[in-house]
Amino acid sequence: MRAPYGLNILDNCLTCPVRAEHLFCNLPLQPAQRLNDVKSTAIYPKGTMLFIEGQQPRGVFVLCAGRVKLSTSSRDGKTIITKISDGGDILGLNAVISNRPYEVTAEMMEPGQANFIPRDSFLQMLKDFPEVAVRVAQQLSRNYYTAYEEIRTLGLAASPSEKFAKLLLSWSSKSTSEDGSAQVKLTLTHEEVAEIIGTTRETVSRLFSEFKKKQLMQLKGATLVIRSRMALEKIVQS
Amino acid sequence: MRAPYGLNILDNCLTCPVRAEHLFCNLPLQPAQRLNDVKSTAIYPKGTMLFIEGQQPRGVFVLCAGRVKLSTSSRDGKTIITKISDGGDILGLNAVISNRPYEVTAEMMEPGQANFIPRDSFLQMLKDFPEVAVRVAQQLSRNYYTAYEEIRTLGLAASPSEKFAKLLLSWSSKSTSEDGSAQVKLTLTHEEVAEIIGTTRETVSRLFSEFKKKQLMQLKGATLVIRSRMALEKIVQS
DNA sequence: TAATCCTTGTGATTCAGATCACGCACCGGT
DNA sequence: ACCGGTGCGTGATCTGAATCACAAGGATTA
Repeated sequence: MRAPYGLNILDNCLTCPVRAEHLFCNLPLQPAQRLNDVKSTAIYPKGTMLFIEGQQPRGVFVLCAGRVKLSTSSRDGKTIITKISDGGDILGLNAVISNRPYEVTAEMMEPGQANFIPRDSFLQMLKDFPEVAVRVAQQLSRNYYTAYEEIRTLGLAASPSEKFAKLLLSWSSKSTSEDGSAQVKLTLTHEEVAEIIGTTRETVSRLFSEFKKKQLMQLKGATLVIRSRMALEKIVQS
Repeated sequence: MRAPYGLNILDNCLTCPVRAEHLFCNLPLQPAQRLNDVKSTAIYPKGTMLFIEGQQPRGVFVLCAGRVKLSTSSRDGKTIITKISDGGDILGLNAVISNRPYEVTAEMMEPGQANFIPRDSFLQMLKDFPEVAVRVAQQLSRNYYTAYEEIRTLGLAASPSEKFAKLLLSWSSKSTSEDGSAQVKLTLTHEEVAEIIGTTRETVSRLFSEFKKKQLMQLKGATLVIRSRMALEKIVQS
């Protein structure tokens, strides 16, 4: 099956190839069947806002493909990016569970696919399948840990350098080879990096120069080469 | 029943006078009975560490009386206080659910009582009583929101003044009269306030002076009088 | 009552990072 | 080829809060 943007539509959760890797996709047969019944799949172009901070929760999105930027802004325009989500993540969960407005804005960073599950159907699922409720609790707990890490970074990390080093480490942790070096495709603008670590675009630009000069990293086109995690970890003091 | 520190021991969750107000205390009969069976009650003196950041999760604590300081520290000694918990709060929940180390240190700020529920018994309860699992999910979701607010404060609030104003507002929100003024008993040192809003003791001291001079607040002994929430809200720009 | 600790107020100094202000490279469209 | 938009690099300047330093109040204990 072919869709716009060169994506393959994943029509059935039960046959999804990445099922096993993801908490919410890898359900027992019965609830998975139900999930498949109540979901509605859609393809979204880049820039789509799945939901916006402050909106009443309509339901959750299970992301199948594409990356999503989660962010929150202050009245005076300052924005922080709290997370970059990718395949398998479930978005809008907290808002739906607690029936409070979405606490973030979710924007597609590239074309992608997501399954939408309306609030009511989702809550009904929780009641009908205890094992799903436990999964959800675990996912919420993970979200909490992520948020907590963010608090530690924002609250404890002294300098932008430290936060930047932390960010690089978190990137490289997904793909590190034996000798401590790692290659990551850099897909964010300096502006976005600044919004993640809570500083300005200019400072990020200077951080890149500084870290390159100190041999902590290297930039080959869009590929970020991290020399040694060790050196970075030295910079991080929290 | 009398206990040290002038506390009344609450021996039975089913007859606890504050039951109804709290998510986890106000359970249906069956699970409440179970809770009562597996819990062990204890009285803790001021300064007790219920658990420490980094420890493997032994179980959860349901706080009956007394206030608890939740904090996290960096290697170089900087500390941030993430929350002041009081009666009815459930502590250590995230760690137990996700089976990761406690992410904070929980310290009694005054003598108090708490029920301890071992990890295994707690998880068994979740499996046996779906409604408890849903409650727990809701509680986790609340925790997440609190954490999220913290992120917004730390990440978006520009100045210490803004964070301080936000803190005062959060205090007064629990007890505001019709005309917008509020009285709060101030139980924290400047140092602790500094650890909450992520600044230094000296800055907090100056903030108190500044806010008093600007007629935003007043200090009568240990009682903090907040003149008008409106004025404070003007300062907060996030 | 004295001794000691903990908490607070407030000056003086310093400095990292925000802000401002450019110029330049790159890319997609008409 | 032209042009507008977007992202990037880097100087110069400014500033708000951290840091340092010290004194003085308040509480606690000997």
